Amino acid sequence: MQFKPTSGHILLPPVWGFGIPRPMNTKEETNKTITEALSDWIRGVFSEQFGADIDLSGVGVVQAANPQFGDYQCNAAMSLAKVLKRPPRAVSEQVVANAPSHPAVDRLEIAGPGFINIYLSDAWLLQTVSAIDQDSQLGVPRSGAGHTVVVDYSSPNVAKPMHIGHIRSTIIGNSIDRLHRLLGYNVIADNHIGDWGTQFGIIMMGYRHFLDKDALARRPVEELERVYVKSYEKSREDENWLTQCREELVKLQSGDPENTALWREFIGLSLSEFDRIYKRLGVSFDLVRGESFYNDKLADTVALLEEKGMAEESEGATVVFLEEEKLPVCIVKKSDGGFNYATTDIATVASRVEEFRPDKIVYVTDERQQLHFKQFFTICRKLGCETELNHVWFGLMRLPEATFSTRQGNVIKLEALLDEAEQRAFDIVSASSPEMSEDDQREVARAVGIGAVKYADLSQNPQTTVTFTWDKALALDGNSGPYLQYAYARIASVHDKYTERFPDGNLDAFDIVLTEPIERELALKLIRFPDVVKRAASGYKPSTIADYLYELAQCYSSFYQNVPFLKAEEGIRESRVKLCGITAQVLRGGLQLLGIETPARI
RNA sequence: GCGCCCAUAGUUCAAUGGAUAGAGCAUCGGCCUCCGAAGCCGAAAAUUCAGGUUCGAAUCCUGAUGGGCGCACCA
Repeated sequence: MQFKPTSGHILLPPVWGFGIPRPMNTKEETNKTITEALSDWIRGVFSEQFGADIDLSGVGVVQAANPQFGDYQCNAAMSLAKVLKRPPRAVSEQVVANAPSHPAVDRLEIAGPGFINIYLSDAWLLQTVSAIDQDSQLGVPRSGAGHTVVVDYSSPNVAKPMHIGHIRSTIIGNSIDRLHRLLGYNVIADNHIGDWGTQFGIIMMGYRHFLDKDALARRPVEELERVYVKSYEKSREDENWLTQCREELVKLQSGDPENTALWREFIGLSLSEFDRIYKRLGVSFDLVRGESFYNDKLADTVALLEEKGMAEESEGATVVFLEEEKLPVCIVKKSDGGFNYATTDIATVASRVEEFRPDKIVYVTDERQQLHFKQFFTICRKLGCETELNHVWFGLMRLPEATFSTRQGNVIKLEALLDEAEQRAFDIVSASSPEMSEDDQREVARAVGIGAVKYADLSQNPQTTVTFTWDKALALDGNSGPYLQYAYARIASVHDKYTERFPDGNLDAFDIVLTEPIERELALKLIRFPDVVKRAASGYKPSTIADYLYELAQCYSSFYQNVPFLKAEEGIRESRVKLCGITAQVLRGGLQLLGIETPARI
């Protein structure tokens, strides 16, 4: 793990890192994506023709809506027509007539009201698509180099098993993490686990009175949850019990050795279970800092707020009013003297800013926390925090019947989901690949099952409510993870067959040529990958990657099914096999961004 | 009561303010003596309603309807 070295400022503001100026980014961007390069180019023409004093920031190119309109298109003439006081077609004509040549551009055409349709040069397309083969970045620029981003995701609670409600934060957060790493960001993935809070008094009482030691040995976290639920229920009807829970909590908070030891045990048991699941999901963190990590900073955080005149007493609690921002009041210290999550989150931001100097901090949680994040982001800004704070929220996971909840007991445990996924995949693999050894079948089924679960979640816009159904989460055909893995495995097979049948074949001796329309379409899709990655990262939407990969795989499948390659003549054959290889790389790289594995055989 | 989010084909989902709204599943019809049919090719099928902004709206604004979620001491 590398952290950006702290700057040599001696006169750092003393308190919590707030107010520290953001470090300058000294690295310049090295390369651009296709749309960035073409946009810069055509914006330059607009600027030269129509003067730099008008706002040209919106001038750019986009992928063409339809192949008949070229490969990329520029729609700027229409929107600028009014400002320029000229008909849009005249604007486009002037741009096209005066555009300097660009290596990527074969020709420009004007269509409709003033669209400029851009046709890419085949030579450039071939060169660009061939270059992907040698590039571990697959053409993706490291435009985030020199920037640090903290991604806060997953964040399960101690003493509660992970259920299907946790999968979204974990999977989406992990993909955002991977996207930023590919773009060159220094990413710090932090699992901010819920290891502190009022629930521990309840758990301790439950642990002391209801514990089944055998069950604890077998399924520790499940047992902890069971005693928690039982103790919680008792606390609601038994005033005396509730008081005892509070006393246990106070003892823990004041450092009582026995309760502290118990608390550490709960954390240890939970973390080992989380790790088991993270390992299955291929998720790893740079930091696992629970809320308790910030405990000793909470009092000072509230003191700072009071010092700045932002916090005041109200109804026995210490609160921050946010009326100017039209937000509800935010409690930073409870009337019983305890702190709550807003305080912890503020202290966490301060700590991260001080330690890592991030350019931004990204939180991945469900939609119910939107108000909380608005409140505490606002407070951080008022305290002088300049770091960009983003809340990436996603819709709740629901069951067809109702919202699932721990209390109603209608939860689906994450491990059960993963088990079921692997089993279903195994049934299919063992039926369709009986020649494979059972170990291999298991291994493939694992990758396919987990891939299906992940893809089902990542392939849709995060900001929608997901209704969980087994069939959807475990879909193995159509727009699914396994479809993409299948496409990949077929490609791997093509390459094997090629070396088998043409042992003397030399792929390097031949250049790629595009003879069929489907081949050009495939090449065009392949060179779009960098743009897609940038869009997915900036919008925090892994589904953008999933959409793209599905399109790519569909395009490839069509190519595969309709164009002969091993049976094609020499030259064409090698070209097509190479195109297959590049497609495989992009598929694999893209699936990696989603955390999905690509077995060579399925 | 106030606030946030959502509404697209039978159904589950796509669509950076741009040209003819795309897919999966389901339905119907083709394609395995041939490189892997978890596949390919084709058919039918949709922007909740009413206004507005714009050269151009599924997308932006206002309102209505229907749904989800949140709003003082849980996180």
